[in-house]
Amino acid sequence: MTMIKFLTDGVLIREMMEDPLLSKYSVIMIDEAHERSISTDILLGLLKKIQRRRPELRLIISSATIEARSMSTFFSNRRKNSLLKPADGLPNPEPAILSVEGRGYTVETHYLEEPVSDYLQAAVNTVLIIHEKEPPGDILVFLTGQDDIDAALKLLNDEIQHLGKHYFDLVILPLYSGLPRGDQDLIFAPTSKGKRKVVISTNIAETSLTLEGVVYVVDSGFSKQKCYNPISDLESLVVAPISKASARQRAGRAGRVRPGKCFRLYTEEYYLNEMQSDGIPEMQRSNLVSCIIQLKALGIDNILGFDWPASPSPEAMIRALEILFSLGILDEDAKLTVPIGFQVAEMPLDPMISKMILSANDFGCSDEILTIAAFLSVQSVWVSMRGVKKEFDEAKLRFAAAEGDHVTFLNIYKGFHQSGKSSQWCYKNFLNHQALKKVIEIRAQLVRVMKRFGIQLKSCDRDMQAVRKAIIAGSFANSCHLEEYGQNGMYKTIRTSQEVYIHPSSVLFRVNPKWVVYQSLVSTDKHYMRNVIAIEPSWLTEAAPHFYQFRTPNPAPH
DNA sequence: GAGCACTGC
Repeated sequence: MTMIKFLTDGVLIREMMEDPLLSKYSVIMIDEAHERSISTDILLGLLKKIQRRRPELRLIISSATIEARSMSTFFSNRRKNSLLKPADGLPNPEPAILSVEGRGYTVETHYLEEPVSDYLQAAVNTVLIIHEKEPPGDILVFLTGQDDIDAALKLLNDEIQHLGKHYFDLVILPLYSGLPRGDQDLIFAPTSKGKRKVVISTNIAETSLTLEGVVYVVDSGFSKQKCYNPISDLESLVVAPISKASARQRAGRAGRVRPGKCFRLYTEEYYLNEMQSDGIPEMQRSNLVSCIIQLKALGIDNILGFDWPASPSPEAMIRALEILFSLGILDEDAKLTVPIGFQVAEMPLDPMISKMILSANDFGCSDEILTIAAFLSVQSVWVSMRGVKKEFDEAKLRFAAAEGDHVTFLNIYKGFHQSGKSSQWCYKNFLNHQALKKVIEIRAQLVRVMKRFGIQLKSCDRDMQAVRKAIIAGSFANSCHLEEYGQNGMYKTIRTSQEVYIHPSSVLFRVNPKWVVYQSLVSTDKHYMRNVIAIEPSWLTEAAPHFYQFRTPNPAPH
């Protein structure tokens, strides 16, 4: 009997840790390979390796037309390094390119005659023209982020007030992942007769969400993209031009129910001659810590020599190796350590968080740390409400701990349990019920992982110093010192003297303790530390003497 | 005074 299994590429990579040749599968199909996510790229590299040992394994790589040629090239040079010759009964090792017609309707593309400098205003104007000139059908507008979307919403509403009655038929809705669940659901609600829905969205509507009823797409030509600098080890989000592949994907969103139209807010000349055909693979825009640990767990020792579909820079690989070494996950020979390294590789979390969990028992607080790790794995437990800022801040203060965000999570968790996991209680406290239920779920899964490792759960009761020390065991590299004579709470990282600030969502925002450790950085207009705790500097040298003792101290401010 | 989008147990 043939079984068909549907899973994500990340899960398949995890299965390879048990069964490196994936011997129970005879055909593997990778969908959406053109999206070039990190796990897709790792998987492609691994499958190419497997094929050398298993020439009978059939691979089907499904990708947008634009990427098919490079995929084919990646898989066809495998014969150079292989002694295998095509044998009878085995598939031809040369990849074939098959073309499968999509189900979409045709989409007519329109370009601007002249480039514009203000794509927000251009988007708003385009929406109004579509509503005036085109037959019924919803409009989907692609912008870059929440700020853009809110600004466009306001512009559009102002224009409508001016233009009058005919334009009141427009139902304008924002869409981005940070939007509360209820507001997101509005997008899917059917519009009443005679109304036209206008959804102003981030990239979420490009691949993650599908909106039925869209006939017109307005494409700004931009999106926010992750970008990584291995020298400073900083990941940031920047507004950048999209690729042709992305532009085509966006246009395709107009042709799902009937022939549609796509209005690109750039010129045809720009599309043909200047736009990159593909985006930069995520692999080349990211911190590689998790990626490298997975390859190590699969027994791939020569990371620098691995045959990637798109090789990351040596600097990025070396940086990741350094971090893993400092955490005690890799040894001097860049092999996984026993047991920490192998255990961390098995945990589906950021290695710094995994390390924190595994160290927690030394401080007798694994119970608390598992809760914290679960909180760190969900987007945000707060319901953001821009309108009722004051009440929101007060709600937050009820849980805020002087130590910082991690300890605040423990307070929220306790309160949620005491309320009987009540959604009413969440509502009153501006907490996201869905997110908190997810926290409980993730925590239970982490408890099972710990059991498998034979690690007992221990609670430290009220000893928050123990909790903070366990956090440092994972995040010691993320330590920062407040610049005393600077203004507005500027910190500098100890490792690289980077200028950073506490994120306004942190309970330590404007509290500005002298020494802090952060969980992650988000870089937009500034580098913001998210999930921050206050520490004593001596705890750093205590936790990681190998990391701190030979480093030059932070230059004294003058 | 701020959050492109995903995934894993």
